[in-house]
Amino acid sequence: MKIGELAKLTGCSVQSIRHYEKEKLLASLRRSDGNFRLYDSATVDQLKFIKHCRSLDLSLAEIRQLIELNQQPGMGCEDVNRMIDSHIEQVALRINELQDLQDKLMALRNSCASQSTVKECGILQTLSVTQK
Amino acid sequence: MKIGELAKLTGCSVQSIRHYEKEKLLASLRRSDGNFRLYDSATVDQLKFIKHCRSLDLSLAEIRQLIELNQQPGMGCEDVNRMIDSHIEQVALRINELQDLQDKLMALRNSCASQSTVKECGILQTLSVTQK
DNA sequence: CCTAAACTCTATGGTAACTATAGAGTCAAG
DNA sequence: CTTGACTCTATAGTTACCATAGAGTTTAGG
Repeated sequence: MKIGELAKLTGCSVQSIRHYEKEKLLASLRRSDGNFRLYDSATVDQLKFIKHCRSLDLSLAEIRQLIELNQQPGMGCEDVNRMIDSHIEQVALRINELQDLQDKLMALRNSCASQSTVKECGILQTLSVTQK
Repeated sequence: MKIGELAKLTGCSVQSIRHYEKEKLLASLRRSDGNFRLYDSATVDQLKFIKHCRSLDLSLAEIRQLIELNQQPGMGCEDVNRMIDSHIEQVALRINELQDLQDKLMALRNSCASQSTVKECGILQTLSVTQK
């Protein structure tokens, strides 16, 4: 199958697929006489794996690592566990940051009565005050 | 004062300051004979305003808009309020996304007993299964 | 006075994971 | 045999910077 069909089957864009190839996430592939990329059902699975990982916000570098690990079935999978653990940690951190941000933004929002002028706007005033 | 001192006073990097200037967030400025940027205390305040906004994750484009609004003191500040409101909304959305992600990552993590091999790794197996 | 260090300048490339575009080639149907 | 759909490569753009190169400026010390 050609790239357009693969894209439809997996829900990836054509460009994404070419991008994954450039980033070495898809194995080297065959080309047609006219230099079109040719794929089979194994690629569909590979791509779905990638998509699944991306939906978990794993980076392409991390995914590449997982693919490599996957090719060494006998090895321990501590590295996999570690990767997911550190990912969970990062997400938790980011959530905390955003929650802090949310609080600050709410406070800022409350500093302005809606019907004010720019000159009197509590938001702009607050933003102008030096903070720690 | 020159750019290095400004950077020290505000906690911005020298590159950031030059970047803000290129992005029209800092008013046009004087130069010394040797073509060095020269600043005064007003710039310190401007830059602190920008920094404060950035700490709230406002984009440079949004900050530019706020600065422009700030220069029209008589106008209503509904636009300011709207900007902050939509920002709060975006942050809330992102927090929800990340919390979903967190749940998925936890579930994934639980699918592998730590002492497994790559071949049996529940994480890799889960990632290989097609999901909705 | 001269030199070396510290500072500044502009311009460019890199980051992440794509999207969008241009300009060219390939293929299938009518 | 031409038109439209598809594909190819290469390049620029996104965001808010950081890092670097190569050059010029300023300042302090000997």
